[in-house]
Formats: sequence, structure tokens, C-alpha cells
Amino acid sequence: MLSKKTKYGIKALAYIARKKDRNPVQASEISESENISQKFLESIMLELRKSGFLGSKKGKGGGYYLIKEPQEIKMTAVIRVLEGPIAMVPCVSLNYYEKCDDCPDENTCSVHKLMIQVRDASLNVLGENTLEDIAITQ
Amino acid sequence: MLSKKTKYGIKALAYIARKKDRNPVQASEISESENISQKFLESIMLELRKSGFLGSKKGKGGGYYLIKEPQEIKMTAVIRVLEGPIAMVPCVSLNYYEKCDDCPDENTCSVHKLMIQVRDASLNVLGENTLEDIAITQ
DNA sequence: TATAATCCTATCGGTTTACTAGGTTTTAAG
DNA sequence: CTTAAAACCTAGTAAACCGATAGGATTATA
Repeated sequence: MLSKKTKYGIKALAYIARKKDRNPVQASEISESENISQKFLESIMLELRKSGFLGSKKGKGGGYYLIKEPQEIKMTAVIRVLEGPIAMVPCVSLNYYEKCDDCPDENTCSVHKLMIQVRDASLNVLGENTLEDIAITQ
Repeated sequence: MLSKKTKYGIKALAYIARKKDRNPVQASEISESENISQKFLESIMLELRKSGFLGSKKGKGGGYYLIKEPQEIKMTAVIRVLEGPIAMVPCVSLNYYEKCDDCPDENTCSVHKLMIQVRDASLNVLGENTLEDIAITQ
């Protein structure tokens, strides 16, 4: 299950991407428009800034803006930063690999083989979708 | 992320499916062979029995056995029973649908559209794999 | 100087997870 | 008939995680 953090983060990025002008967007505006708790959203925006998706401007008239173009931001990258691994089991994760405690041999593990297929299917979808793709209205 | 419960449950089913004879298999045997806490496994086996995947025989020489043939058990069914929804967001779940609190309109929600694609990709993999497919050794 | 915004740290109640404990009941074998 | 082995059942629990909230500190603009 996707956490609310990730869900809100994606919505916020999409909201910013949808704006034609590239002026900074306030968290308060997004929070209102997308029905997200403002304080919670603030922490998410901070994380998106620290991980290089957003830039920010403090003070009056400040806000957040995209650092890269929407079509350059793959959804895999966004989800990995906010949610963590895309794989359903650490032992098939490309970016967050961890060995299982049980399981002496991954190559003969039935779960392992299945989850590699699921991972690849998900990676395929998330890698082909950019922020531009999902930000489209209608 | 897949819970240990689901992971162990799949491993147990695969273990039973791998046996040629159809004699009941004890939880203790699976627990030892697959490195799963026995008591925890017991509760999982119980759930798999109550949901119609396994039959059981009490007393000495008892154990668990498959009710259907391995090739008739889709992994979608197993995961839905043990883990719950396959979708990453309730609002795109086929079997566990729930509306989002935020989100006035699903049709214009960027997360929604993306997660439908991910769901379909996962369903595709999990629906095409049966217990027989994943139980194969080597 | 006032205001509006981000930034930061801490906390907290609730839920879920992965077990563990301690039995009861049923069955087969001796 | 007794004993052991198995499933069955209920309860509890420590730890982690989640979704937020609180309360300010900092910075920039007008």
C-alpha cells in the first residue's frame, strides 16, 4: 500500500507541474486545493526539496518550484524517494536490497522468482511514466 | 511491502505443492524446512484452511494438504487472502475498493491513473502464475 | 517593522506486524 | 485405555510505523 506521504507528494508535484508559469507555489495553496493537512504537507515538501526534486524560496512570495522539467522526472524516482523500494520484498529490490533471514538460497525461492516478475512489471509502468504524463488534466 | 505472513504462506503452499504424494504435511515440518516460527506458521495455515486452500487432518499423522490442484491456484487469490488488496491505493482496488477522503474526482486524479496501470501490470503477472508455476524447484 | 513563507525538531495516539504463551481438542498407535 | 502427536483456539505484547500536530526558528519581502 502506498503511504499517504507518497500519495500527497505525487499530488503536490503534479499540482506544481500543471502550472504554466514557473513561479514558486506555496504549500498552503497546494494544501487547500488538494485537501492535504498543511503541516504534514510541509514536511513532505521539505523532503522533496532535500532529495532534489524541488527548489524553494523562503519568505513572502516564496514557495516551491520544480528543478527539472516534468518530462525528465520519472515516477520511479519519486516513489523511491518518498516510499522507498518499489519491490514487494527486499530481496528483489534493486535500490534497497536486503537478504532474507530465512531463505538459504534466493535462486530456489518461489517467492523470490514471483516477486521479480512483479517488480519488473511495476518498474516498467513507473519508469515509462513521467511527471508530465501524470500531471495532464482531464 | 509483502508481509511475512504472506511470504510464509506462499512458501508453505509451495512446499506442500512440491511433494509428490498427497499425504498431509505437518506444520512442524514446513516450519523447520523453511525456517519459519512454528506457532506463527500454525496461525497462517489455519487461515489458509479457513479460506479454502488447504484441508487438514488432526491428530497423529495429521497435517495439511491442498484441496485444489496447484495449477488451479492463482497467485492473485493467495495474495488477496493473505495480504489483502493487490492495488497500491484503495481507490483502484477491484476487490477492496474504497473512496479517498481527499480527491473529489477520481477521473482527474493523477495518482489514480498511474496506480491503475501499476495494478493492471501486477494483476497480469500474479494472475498468470499459479502455485504450480512457482513451486517448481531449481 | 510587520508579515508571510519555509524550515526544523519533537511528540503522540493509533494501528499493524510478527510473534509468543498457554492451553484445548482430536486422532492414531501401542 | 493411555500416550503422544498433531491441529485448533484465544489472548497478549513489544516494537515499529503512520499520519498527523505543536511550537517555534529562520528568512525574505514590502
